[in-house]
Amino acid sequence: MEKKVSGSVVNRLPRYYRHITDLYENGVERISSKELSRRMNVTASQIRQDLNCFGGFGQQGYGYNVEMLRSEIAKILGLDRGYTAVMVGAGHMGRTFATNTKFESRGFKLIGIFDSSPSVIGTDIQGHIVMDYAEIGDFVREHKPEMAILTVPKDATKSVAEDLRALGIKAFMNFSYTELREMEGVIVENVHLSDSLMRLSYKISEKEDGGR
Amino acid sequence: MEKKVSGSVVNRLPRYYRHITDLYENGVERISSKELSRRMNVTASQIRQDLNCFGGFGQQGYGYNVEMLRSEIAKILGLDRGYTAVMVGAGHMGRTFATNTKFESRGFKLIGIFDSSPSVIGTDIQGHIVMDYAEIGDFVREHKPEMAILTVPKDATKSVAEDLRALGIKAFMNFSYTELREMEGVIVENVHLSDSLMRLSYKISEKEDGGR
DNA sequence: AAATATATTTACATTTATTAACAAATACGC
DNA sequence: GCGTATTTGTTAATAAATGTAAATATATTT
Repeated sequence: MEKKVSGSVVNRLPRYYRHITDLYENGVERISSKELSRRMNVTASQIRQDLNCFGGFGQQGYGYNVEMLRSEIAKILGLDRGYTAVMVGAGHMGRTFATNTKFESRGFKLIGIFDSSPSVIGTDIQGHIVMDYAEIGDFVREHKPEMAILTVPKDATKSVAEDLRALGIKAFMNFSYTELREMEGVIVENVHLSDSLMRLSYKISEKEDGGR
Repeated sequence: MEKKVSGSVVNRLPRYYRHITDLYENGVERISSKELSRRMNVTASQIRQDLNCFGGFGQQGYGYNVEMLRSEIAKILGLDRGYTAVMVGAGHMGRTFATNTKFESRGFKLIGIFDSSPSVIGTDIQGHIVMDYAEIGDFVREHKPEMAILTVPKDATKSVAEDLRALGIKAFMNFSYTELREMEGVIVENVHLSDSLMRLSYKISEKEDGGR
């Protein structure tokens, strides 16, 4: 029977992937947990234990092979499965996300962008022609994307999510200020940029008070 | 002596603030930890314990007064201190963040946007005229913002951060794919949108395997 | 080829975080 | 106004994550 991996570990995986990818792109061949721990500012022990949840990728006396470790983490994250995504909302946020995120290199494919505003339908975003939201049903039924990225205004979020869920989409990434509630059998990742801003604010004020 | 509040609790604060604000804006006057726990999908016990790190804001037999609790959390987060921020990088990400984030209503003030590209200097973003990065020194010395939001390409991140640090800025929010390392006496919040995407991917593939 | 240094694994102890339980305090109906 | 139902703050119990140390396997050096 497989042991269930804890949420904390899963949350750290993308960070490992980023750092390992960075090493890989810089031509580093091998890395020890100790050296990686120094770079990532975590304990070596945690790195070893985290990675060991998924298998023994390292070799004693040698460390971890960067290329191999990178591809293993990619596999764990599901980046080798060719998942596809549609995006709904071609406003500022949608445009930015589509432009900044290197979908292909992360193992995802963005296959369609939709919006309901006539002024953006037909415009180009990174080579994608924005399609009419009215046509999303046919598109999803034909291409069966696994995930949807919601960059719509908050009032529209819930209804769009319900539409897409009815069409069979099982995973959502939500950027609107509203928190999209976990629906039955559906995976939701809410992204709140302002949360980071507030955490930063907390830390500043904590520091000010510390020197009081 | 004051007890140090754990990072887990601090990380949850913005979420409490969002939910309480939502209640407040919907005219709800009071809320019990039980009802809030139902809405937020956490245990009531955790809510009470988290809030109690900062003081007893509730009343037995009554619950929490929404307006009061909201203002208390705002205070804890430092949202009442009038912190100001400059943004460097007026590309897609900068534009989106400046447009989407309701700075004023969150208690922050964005006081200046900078870029070094002649094609964007002088353009308008939400009423802010983008200024030349070459002039940021004078601006920071004059206005003394507490934080900087970095929405520059990853190659520029480190050098911009060092410039601003030398000018006395103590807190950074970094949006570039590079992870900005914690510098001496400086607070850093890295935001990585692709991490969320990878977590989503992990959960999808985990689910697929579960049904295997 | 043996000895030594390196680095992962595994097991265990410690610390931290979460949930549960309960006594004290308040509100609200009758 | 009195008694009952709520609901918090707090303490105790449970669960989880982290760090430490010992054991094992691999590389490297002599």
